[in-house]
Amino acid sequence: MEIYSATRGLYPHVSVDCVIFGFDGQALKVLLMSRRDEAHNSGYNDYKFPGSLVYANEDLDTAAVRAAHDITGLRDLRLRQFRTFGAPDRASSPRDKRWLENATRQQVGRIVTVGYLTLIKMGEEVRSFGEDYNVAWFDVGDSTVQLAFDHPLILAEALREIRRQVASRPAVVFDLLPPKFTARELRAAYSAIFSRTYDVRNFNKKFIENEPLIVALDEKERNVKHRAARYLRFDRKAYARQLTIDS
Amino acid sequence: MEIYSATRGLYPHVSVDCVIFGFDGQALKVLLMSRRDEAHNSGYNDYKFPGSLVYANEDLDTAAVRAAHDITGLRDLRLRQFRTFGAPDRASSPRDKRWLENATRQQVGRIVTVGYLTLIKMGEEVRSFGEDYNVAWFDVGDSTVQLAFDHPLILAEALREIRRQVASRPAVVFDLLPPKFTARELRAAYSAIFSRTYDVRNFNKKFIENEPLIVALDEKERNVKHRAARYLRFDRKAYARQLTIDS
DNA sequence: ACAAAAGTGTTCCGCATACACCCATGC
DNA sequence: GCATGGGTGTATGCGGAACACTTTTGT
Repeated sequence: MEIYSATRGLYPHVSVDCVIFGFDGQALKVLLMSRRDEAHNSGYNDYKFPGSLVYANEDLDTAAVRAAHDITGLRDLRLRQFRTFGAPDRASSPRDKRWLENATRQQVGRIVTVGYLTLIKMGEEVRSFGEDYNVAWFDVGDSTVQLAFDHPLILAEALREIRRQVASRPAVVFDLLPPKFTARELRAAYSAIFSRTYDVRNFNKKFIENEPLIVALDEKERNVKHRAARYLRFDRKAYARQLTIDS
Repeated sequence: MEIYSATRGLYPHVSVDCVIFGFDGQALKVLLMSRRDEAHNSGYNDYKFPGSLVYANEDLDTAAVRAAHDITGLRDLRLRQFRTFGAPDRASSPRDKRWLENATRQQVGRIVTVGYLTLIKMGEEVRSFGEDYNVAWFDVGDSTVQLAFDHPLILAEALREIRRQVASRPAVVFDLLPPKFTARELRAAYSAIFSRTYDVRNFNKKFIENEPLIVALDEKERNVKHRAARYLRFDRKAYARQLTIDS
């Protein structure tokens, strides 16, 4: 008896979906994949998180990294599982079902999906994706974007989760920022994540002066129309060392 | 094409496992199910968390509550998902595979399991389970207990999770305690959960005096061989009201 | 009397918050 | 010079941590 279809090596019951957050200096962004298919002109005009069915002998974490790479070209993302979505009807609207069967080239029953998330730097090479990739950045909270399946729920849960993560381990915010950043950028990142403002003085004391792993560089901003801020750096090596000792 | 076996309505790819914590006044306990099967004298002598494959059209949360009820007799547990385990080989040792196929009466391939947890009161009716149920309480941290599958990992993650939960929402500890409890019992629960001791005075200030939802009763302990402590009560109704307002 | 835990007070320190002033840069 | 944000200082109050003494009850 065949337990699952070996077609294309897929395991057509469990999928992963990747919520990839970025920060452009202003707002928190998510990377979404368009469901529109130019070749088939399929009539879909909405978005979803990059994701994939899990292969038959593939670890979930591995599947998440693979799916993200296939769809966005981004390599070796450090995706972390945050929650699993398994409502029986979460992908069973006729519209979603048709899309799935078209995309996977096989019959698909119920799908349970494991949500993964990560925070990445929106460097130049990642600001915009070329013709090769069918993905683009959207403001978290942009209510004009239509999300497929139960992805609105997945987004909401992912946001809760990164707030939890940043609150308990502030070091994760630096994943959003370039190696050199200013105090203002760090503050803006916190503002975007927690949807609130911060008193500048208190923010600096709490998150910068008290944080021995943040080191001030000599270099300053240039061509800004106000007093130039000095750049800061987060000492990842010392941080990694700390983690190995603590545990 | 049949996507999944309809045999017994099972969906043989995703399961739920329930980590049910209790507290007997001393130590934190978990409820485990014996894999030994007297009828078949199967040679298994280890334990696992109560769990089940998810039915074809069943929600994950529902499956967890159902499985817990079927195996332990406990009704309407408020189980909360905490993490999903999907290593490809997590249930594929010959021993585990044989047990699964025996228990489910069908071929079973890879299984991804969603971990659920809850905290319950070990009242008289729950201290020991009769002949009808194949479960018993064990000390968390009792290293003599053999756990099947990847359940040692599941237990470790569940412990991390309840620590997180109790730290961020202290109200959940009261799920472990009877309606009337003493300061000592509350303190013992915290000690058991966090594996640490507390300064009595500071503990009381932080977790009792500062907590308006804990009300002191007139009633005191009796027949204790030291000064009798007054009983406390946690005002669940006021707490529920608060939650609905906050959100 | 003694053991065992209840019950209460005080001091010290770090952290969060609120608020104010001067500095550098481009327009 | 004015707008914009950088960079620093100070006072206040709350909550956590360390620590000591008196009270009640059963044996």
